[in-house]
Amino acid sequence: MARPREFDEDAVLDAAVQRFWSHGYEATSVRDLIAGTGLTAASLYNAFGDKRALYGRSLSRYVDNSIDDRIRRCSELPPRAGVRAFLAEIVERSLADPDHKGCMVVNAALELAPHDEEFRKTVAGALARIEGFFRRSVAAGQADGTIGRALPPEALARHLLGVLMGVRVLARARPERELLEGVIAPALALLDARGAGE
Amino acid sequence: MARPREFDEDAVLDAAVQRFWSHGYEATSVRDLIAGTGLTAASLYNAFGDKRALYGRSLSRYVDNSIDDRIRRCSELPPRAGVRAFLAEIVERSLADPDHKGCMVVNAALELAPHDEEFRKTVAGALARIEGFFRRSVAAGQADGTIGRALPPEALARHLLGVLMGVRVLARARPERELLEGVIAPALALLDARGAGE
DNA sequence: TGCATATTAGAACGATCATACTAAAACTAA
DNA sequence: TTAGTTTTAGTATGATCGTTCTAATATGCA
Repeated sequence: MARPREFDEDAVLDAAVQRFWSHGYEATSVRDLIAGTGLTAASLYNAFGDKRALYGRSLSRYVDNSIDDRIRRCSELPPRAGVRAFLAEIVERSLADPDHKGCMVVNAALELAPHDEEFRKTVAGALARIEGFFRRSVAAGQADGTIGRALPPEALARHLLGVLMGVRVLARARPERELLEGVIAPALALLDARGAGE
Repeated sequence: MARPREFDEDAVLDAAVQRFWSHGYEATSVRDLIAGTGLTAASLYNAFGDKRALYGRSLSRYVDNSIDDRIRRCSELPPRAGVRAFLAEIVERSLADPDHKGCMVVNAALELAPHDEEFRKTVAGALARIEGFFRRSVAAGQADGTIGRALPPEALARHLLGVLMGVRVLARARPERELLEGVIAPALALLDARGAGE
């Protein structure tokens, strides 16, 4: 029927993710995206619609590739080790990234979520998935005795989610190992806490 | 000598803060600022220089008016109550603000800090001042016995700073009281923790 | 081979961006 | 009162914004 695409849609999306992740939505121009993806304006608009739609696709791809993948990997570990590995991986990646991109979802939470209901839902959904991972891990850890019962899984999960968000913010402005690990350490220690009378 | 200004520089800065705080740097146009401040482009450029300089002045004013003022007020309370009041105030204001503006320093940390060394320093400085407040409060509380000694002041201060950043992020994407208070609660409970053997 | 369709490259669109200019008005110090 | 200065209002500037259009090209199926 028709001429096939010359580009790999996923590869183009990955390039778009890099730009949006590093510079955000407003500060990334369509010309940046054209330069970064290597295709032309017409191809880009034909394949993805407008800039906002491309951002939406990029954000979803980031959630799939970075967040869901991390959740999947850490869910295969024993529950307590999984939580620890999840947080440790964030710290290591934050410190290793010379661009200090942080987390694209967190960046979107601040730049777009308050003014764009659709993206707010995407962000809230991704955060809920992380929270769910923490909740399941804590519940499993409390069941097998590796995590203390001082707080219910829901409460610990909320706290861990908040701590994670904090690390992501600090990683962009003060990427210092001592600081990032210091933020996390008490939260991890909290996993040890036994309930009253235990 | 010369004709005096017709506008109040501080009032203009406050109006600029509102725009930058709510929409960030890139998404706020000079025309927005002109409409918001009520003065003309020529007056604005004459008084403040360019957009970036006006943002810098606005950010500094925000730090003075919002952050330093809060630190000052909370520093007058007993140390433990001061820490609690600081965090509680953030939660209340986050939930009460229909625009979900969050904290302008946190917004700047994500949007500008990674690519602008000058603003990164401003942000890092403001964060360090908050961290310092927590550290001093914890040290004083440990001295008068109202805060446990399980962790040194520096460690607790880092954790509290991270938790605070996390609340600010979540407030923009998921402004739910249960979530924000749930993030903070374990951190406040940590203030009770006694050191081993105490 | 040729029709239908999609892709490509690149110029061009109007709108808006941050910023600068022009000229009149307003004030102070002498 | 007047010279000197800085304000004001409004317009103009060139650049860049996101987006679309025009052709030419390439492909799959008849």
